[in-house]
Amino acid sequence: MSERRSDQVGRDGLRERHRLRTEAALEQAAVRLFAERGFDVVTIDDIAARADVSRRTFFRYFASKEDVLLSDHPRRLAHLRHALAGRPEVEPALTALRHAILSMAGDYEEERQRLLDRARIMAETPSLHARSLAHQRLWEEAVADMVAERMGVDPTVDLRPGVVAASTLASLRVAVAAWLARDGRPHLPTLVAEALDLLDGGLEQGLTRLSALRGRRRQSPGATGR
Amino acid sequence: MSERRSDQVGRDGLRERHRLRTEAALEQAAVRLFAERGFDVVTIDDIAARADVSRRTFFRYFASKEDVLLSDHPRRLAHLRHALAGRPEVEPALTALRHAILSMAGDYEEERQRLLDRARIMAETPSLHARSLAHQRLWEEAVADMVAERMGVDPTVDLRPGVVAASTLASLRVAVAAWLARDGRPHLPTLVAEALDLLDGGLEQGLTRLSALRGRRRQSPGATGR
DNA sequence: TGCCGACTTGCACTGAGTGTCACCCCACGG
DNA sequence: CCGTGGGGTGACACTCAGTGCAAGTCGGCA
Repeated sequence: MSERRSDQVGRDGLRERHRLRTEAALEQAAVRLFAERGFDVVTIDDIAARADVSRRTFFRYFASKEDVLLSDHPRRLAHLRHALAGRPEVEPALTALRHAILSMAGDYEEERQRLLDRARIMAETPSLHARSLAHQRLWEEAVADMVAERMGVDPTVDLRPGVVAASTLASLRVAVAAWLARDGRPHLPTLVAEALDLLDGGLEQGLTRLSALRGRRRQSPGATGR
Repeated sequence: MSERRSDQVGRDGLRERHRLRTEAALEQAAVRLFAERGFDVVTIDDIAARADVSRRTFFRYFASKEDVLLSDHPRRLAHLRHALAGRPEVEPALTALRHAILSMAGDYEEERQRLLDRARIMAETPSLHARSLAHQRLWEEAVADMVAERMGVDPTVDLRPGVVAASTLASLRVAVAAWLARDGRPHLPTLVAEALDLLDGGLEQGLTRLSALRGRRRQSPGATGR
């Protein structure tokens, strides 16, 4: 709902600016309170009060307490779709997907601090993790469909698009988790590329040749470091 | 909580039998009501009433409304751990994992109807899906740790155990979803084996040689190894 | 039989999430 | 410049998930 506002009629009137300001205020209030006191101790009344709106208004902006922290998911999915659709048609599905994923990983780097804050909150809030995973499953469906189209197969019959989408996004998730666990210090696209190399080349290969990963990593500069 | 009861002291007294009967009654009542009316329309009062216990008692058996339908997750994880631990030490991590996963897939076949019912409910209940995914993330951690141990590496440093666990379980999930979407008609272990073949051999290979999957499947017949 | 402890239950309470209605005020047309 | 329609807001009431507590019930065991 909130991200659809941008392409509406009176898109720069006082009303719209006020909307955006309120949304940002709620989000900021929520993040700060969660970080200070913990997700489940903070009530929606607290958040609303801090943002100077009513409790009822909070729910006009966010569907749930969890969604305040996950409001970026639709945006990221849109980016992923766009990036994937933007790849040349002749490009093999896997290559296109890799480029799209790496492009998205670039976004993460730019929001490092915000993501670190959120990760800290999420680490001790199972319900938040659950919702986040549910969002990511939507990505899977979208990616599976797009991969299937590129391959020219029916995703409800052929297992491969689904496996490609699920395992690729799962690897992205692992890479991001590792990145966050190390305070966002390694170069994320490098980590992601490592994970994708492992997948694309075959887990079998990756595990058998123990030096495969590191050998490949050296070719892409500024690796994990530390 | 509920699955720990089984290895307690008075394990076959009247009390314990009554416990199991109540748990089963609650689960059955819940599933039927959910199927009849829909997950979010059914209240816990409804379930408790149908099982002839108080609302308060419901929460002593299940932590949440969602958990009634997901009570098998801990059991499955235990099976997976056990199956994986039971593989010979010298076996490569990936082979051991494959056998463990296929062994678990055998369980699914035996509970076909129950899983189909649940899938139907889950399809229209996002919160349920979310919780289920959260459970599966716990599997990931467990599998990643065990794979890391077999590989003799530190899972917090080396990306590979995490990627192997996440992508393998994601593929399992895709295979199960496809199985359920087709009314549990295909042989599940076969579907799962296909998905794992695709992963292990490399997504690149799998997508390039279009016939690779089917060809390879024929070579590993009863790979289920139960 | 009588005690101990596990299990159950009713009750009260917090907090998430939703529907409704009156009110306010920006946007827009006259 | 003014009236008005409609989007945004707030107050209120309500349902329901989930939890703490204290009293009651009943099986296991001596």
